[in-house]
Amino acid sequence: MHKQRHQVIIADDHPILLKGLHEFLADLGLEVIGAFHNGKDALDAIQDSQPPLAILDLEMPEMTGLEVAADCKKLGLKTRVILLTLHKELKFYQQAKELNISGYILKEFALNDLRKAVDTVLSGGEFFSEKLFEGLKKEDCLSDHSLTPSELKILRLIADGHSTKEIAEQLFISERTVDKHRSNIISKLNLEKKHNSLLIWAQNNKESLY
Amino acid sequence: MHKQRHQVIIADDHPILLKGLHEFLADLGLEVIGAFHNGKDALDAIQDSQPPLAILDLEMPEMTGLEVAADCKKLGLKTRVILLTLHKELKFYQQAKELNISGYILKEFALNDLRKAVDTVLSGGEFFSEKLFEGLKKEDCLSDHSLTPSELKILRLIADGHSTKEIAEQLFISERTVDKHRSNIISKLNLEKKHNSLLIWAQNNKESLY
DNA sequence: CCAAAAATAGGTATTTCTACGTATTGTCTT
DNA sequence: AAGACAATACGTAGAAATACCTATTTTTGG
Repeated sequence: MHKQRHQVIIADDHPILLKGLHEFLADLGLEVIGAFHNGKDALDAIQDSQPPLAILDLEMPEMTGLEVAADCKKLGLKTRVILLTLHKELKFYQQAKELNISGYILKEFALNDLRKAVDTVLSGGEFFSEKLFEGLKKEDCLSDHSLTPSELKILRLIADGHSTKEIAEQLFISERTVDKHRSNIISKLNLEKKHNSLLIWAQNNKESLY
Repeated sequence: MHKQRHQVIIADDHPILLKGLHEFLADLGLEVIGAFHNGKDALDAIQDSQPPLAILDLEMPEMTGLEVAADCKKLGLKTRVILLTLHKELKFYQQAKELNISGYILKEFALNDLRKAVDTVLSGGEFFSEKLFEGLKKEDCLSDHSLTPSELKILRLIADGHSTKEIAEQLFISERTVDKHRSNIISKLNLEKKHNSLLIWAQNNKESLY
């Protein structure tokens, strides 16, 4: 499968996972030229060696995998990036598409899937977990309900724990306007006609708002 | 360090982590006689082989690591259990102490710490991460504020999105009583004197209520 | 057993959230 | 240019959450 020893740099702040990843890639015949437990060190190494592939954890101290990928793009490096993540979250996926992210896979994935991702990306392709999209469609109700920019802005402020009054002050609009937006949001999200249902929804769906 | 080849059974639903754990224990000179990706299979294997040690993920499909440990105790097995977890959460630690849990470590831990835990537990000792306790004191405000059972019950219902009226009906008490409890909870938790601050707190701290 | 703590209940007042109206202005698309 | 949609704003009203009181009964710990 891998006739030449492709070089790869990896990073994950969980040492056990990093070791597992290292061993697995070695088994695949790849040459792991660097294994780091934070994003910063990984970026430095990628700049130095410019390997064809880097596999990075999304959540890491110093720099996230996404930030490293962004910097790689800025620097014009040819290194392709596969992100590892625990959660199937939309917000990152959207950003990932805008960067030079070539793969995005869940850590729960079977090793076979990881192998497939590595092969695909090294051949110039992309690999995004299907499960990611499943999750998205279910979790992200926003695109379906097509909230307007203002509604979204207000929803985020509600999620941050701000009251109507505070939101009005912050956005330099009338409280009534905020009220109206709230009302519209509730309709669009099909929430119960119950007090604080919007607040509760916002608190529990913070992640999908960004 | 490990002159006899101690046997161990491991389980984690993240394949990469499972592989890393497997390799690491092999490096330590342990004999991994079973590696599973769910709690049920691990329990079966533990029953069959009764190894001196099992290292289990806390969060797994079918059965959690804690449930497996509980069953081991019920069955009177001599197998000692080390739990692996991503989060430093008190709720599990408290339960863990009541079972035959011999170790409890965070996945972020350095491999050296894991080695130490394995050595300690195989020698008959216990190993609980210090960072666990740090986290507890900060995250778990409940024990500090010493909420009464009723207050806790009401707090849970608030976290479930119930209104004062609903809580009163559900508990067969007056709305005023619920009001009073809410008021006391707010005082004990030192929340802002702001509308819905209790609701927002409850929504964001659901996990620490159980 | 006695004292402290907790659970129960009520009164009054304020603030906030929400529903359901209407109406004006601007922008974007066809 | 016309029509649709979005953002803005206002009014009225009711439900809910919270604050700040008091007071009685139960439970529990020393």
